[in-house]
Amino acid sequence: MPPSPRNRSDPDRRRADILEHATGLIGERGYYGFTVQELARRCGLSNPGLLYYFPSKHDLLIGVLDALQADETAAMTPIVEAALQKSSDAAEDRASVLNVLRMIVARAVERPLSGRLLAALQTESLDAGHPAHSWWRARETVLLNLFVKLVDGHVINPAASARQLLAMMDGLCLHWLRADQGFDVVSIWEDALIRLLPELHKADAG
Amino acid sequence: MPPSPRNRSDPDRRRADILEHATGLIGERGYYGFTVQELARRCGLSNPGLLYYFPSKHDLLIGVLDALQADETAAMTPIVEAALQKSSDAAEDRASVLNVLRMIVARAVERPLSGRLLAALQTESLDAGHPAHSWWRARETVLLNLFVKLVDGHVINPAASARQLLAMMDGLCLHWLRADQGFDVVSIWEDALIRLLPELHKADAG
Amino acid sequence: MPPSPRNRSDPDRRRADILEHATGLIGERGYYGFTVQELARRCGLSNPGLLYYFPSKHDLLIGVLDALQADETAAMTPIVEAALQKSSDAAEDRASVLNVLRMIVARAVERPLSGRLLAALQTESLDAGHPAHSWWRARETVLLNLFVKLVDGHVINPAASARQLLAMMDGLCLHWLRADQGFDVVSIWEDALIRLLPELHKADAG
Amino acid sequence: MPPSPRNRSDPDRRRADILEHATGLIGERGYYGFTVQELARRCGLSNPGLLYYFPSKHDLLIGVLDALQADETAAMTPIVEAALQKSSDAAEDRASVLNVLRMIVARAVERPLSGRLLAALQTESLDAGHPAHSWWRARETVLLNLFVKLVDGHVINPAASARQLLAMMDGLCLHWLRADQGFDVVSIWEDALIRLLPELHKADAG
DNA sequence: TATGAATGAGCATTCATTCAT
DNA sequence: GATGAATGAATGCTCATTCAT
Repeated sequence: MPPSPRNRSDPDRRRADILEHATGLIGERGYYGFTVQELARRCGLSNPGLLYYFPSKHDLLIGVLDALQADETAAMTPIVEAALQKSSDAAEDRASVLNVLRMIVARAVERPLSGRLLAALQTESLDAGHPAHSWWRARETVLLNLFVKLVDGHVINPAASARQLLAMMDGLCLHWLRADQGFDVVSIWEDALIRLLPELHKADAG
Repeated sequence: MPPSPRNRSDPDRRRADILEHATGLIGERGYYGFTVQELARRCGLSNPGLLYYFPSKHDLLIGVLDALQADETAAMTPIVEAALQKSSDAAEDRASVLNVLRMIVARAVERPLSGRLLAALQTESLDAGHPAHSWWRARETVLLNLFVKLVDGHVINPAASARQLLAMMDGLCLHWLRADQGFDVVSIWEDALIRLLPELHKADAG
Repeated sequence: MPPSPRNRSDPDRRRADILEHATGLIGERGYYGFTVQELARRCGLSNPGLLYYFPSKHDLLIGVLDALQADETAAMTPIVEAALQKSSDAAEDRASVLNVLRMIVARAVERPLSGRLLAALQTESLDAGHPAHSWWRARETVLLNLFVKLVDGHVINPAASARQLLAMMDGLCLHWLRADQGFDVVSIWEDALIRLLPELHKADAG
Repeated sequence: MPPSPRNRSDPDRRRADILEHATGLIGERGYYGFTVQELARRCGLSNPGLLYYFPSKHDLLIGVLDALQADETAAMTPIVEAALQKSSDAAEDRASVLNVLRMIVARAVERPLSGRLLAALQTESLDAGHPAHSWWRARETVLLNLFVKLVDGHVINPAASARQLLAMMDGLCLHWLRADQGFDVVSIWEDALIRLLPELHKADAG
């Protein structure tokens, strides 16, 4: 039999390709449920060909999480900083806070693969022995603190509101994925924002 | 030599014991992540001793889900039926609806094992190939329909409110689990209910 | 295809059988060079069927070494103790010492499998990272001390004589194995004993 | 981006460097236990960079053995020939024979790397399937014949004496390596020579 | 000369399951 | 009811080697 043709490709492209497929596959099956072999197959690579880029299953997970985080940071940092900087215009402040909250969900909708990955790991990593456990705890702390800061000064109980926002956001994304993206998350989220943060909306008159 | 002490015990008790441990273990690791062997160990049974009761890993999952559903149905049916039967007293109607919503979360808090299991499978079963996939879709449909019926007549957009309630509920339970049960879900949920369903609360005066 | 017939056999027999084949195979290829699969094949077992008895390759090695040591201890202890107990008859003392030295080689000749295993591990385990490294150091210390005690009182420099005896013994066994057992080790060893320990031989007149 | 610093160096130097590291590594782990990758790492070369010089693992072994033999031949030939040429002076003859025997061990002590390699392969290559098997048989024949010729005319049973010398030599070197070079092999060997070849020593007076 | 990228074969080990008792 | 013994299939990973540059 002829040795399978060597799929040489640009290393950067290959790495990115692997990360994308890994995101999809881990999103589908979770970390425990996916196999390196299946990922290699999807990437059109042999098993060791894949492990050349990420030496172990664990490293693959870390690679995916790092890429996701880098991406998120790059996209969100500017608008988050804008929202945290109190201006002299109260209405503008409120708008920029809502902007961040809307953007997070909008991004999740535009990137269903990442959303799916986050959903999958969110529960799988509840267990202390899971390789993404600490990554998730850190992420949650950061997000919760961010939400607290965002709504602080606008609502009576920032901690409670932050939790509710985070819970609603995660829950909606989850249902949206399970419903095969069969409803309009964005508008339901907008509506939820009005109900959960009325103080930030009646503002137009302020 | 004494033949290893065969742990003979009442079959029904054994079955219940297995289901309980299975609930815990699948909750910790998910369906893909747990092993029959580990479950057998926790039950103090040999590997085939366990499979005598549930002939396969898949059957174990079904057994757990069926038990959970039976339990849930038994507990919720009466108060759900009470809430769905419109009485002549509007305030009472509203109270009974809120009662159902509060009870669902209260039950989850009292049964962290089941809550954990539901959380774990909720995302793992997003994939169409997962053995609990259709079970979850069915469950979601039922719950969503129930919520719609519950709030119908009280709010402007029952479908949207139902989704928000479901999302908030699932999201809060999830965060509560990840936070090692480190905040008061019940009160946050109560507070969320006030915000998401103001129509059902201002009612006392109505 | 029909599932291969299950080779059920008496567990004790099986264990002994595995140990014997393992001794042979590790003797042939060394610890690094042998594979669990090949051993399973030789035992007429599937791969996991073998690992049922010894859960890992490392455990196999330990099992083999323990068995070998137990066997050796059982066989040598009586004559060693006899040799170490000084009697009133000097000639008898000398004879019992020589008896031990002859017996060790005689046993190696009768058990070429064990001899081969010892030879293989002797050098392979020189490396500090080898799983039998410490086992061998312990063995060497014990043997050297034994030899020192055996010849003490009979020769001028017991430490040097002990080393020479040990070296000659190991070297002869090694060459005998490499020569496909093509010369008479026993008689060469007897002859070497006369040269290395003349004090113990001229004794007849003593 | 700068193309990774290609470690270009003088090919002969490189070859020698590889052989030295290979000697060390094979000595540590044996042929089965060492990996081409680890050797490449120690040489500061990429995996294929190493295989450029020795196209396969097997070729590496052969290269090492050939180098070792060439070295040995170059060093020993003169004194061996001197020892084999019977002169008119018997005492001188005896001295030159002892000189060879002393020199062999002295060389091993000065070159612990080669000594270790020889020790490692000595037992590993007992197996007929080992790539150095026939090399070792040849070496043994040559050495044994040499020893026989050396002691012929001086001792009663040259074949037996030759075997004993060879065994003692190999055994002492082995123990010396295992004892972390913690005793004086040379003097123990000298002492052994006196015991094994008294005829060659009392000679001074002869 | 030397490398980065890739591969087929094989490794120890684990898994869900089955058989015989 | 429950077990010890055994299995086929798969898993993550490593190995020596090769290709293209």
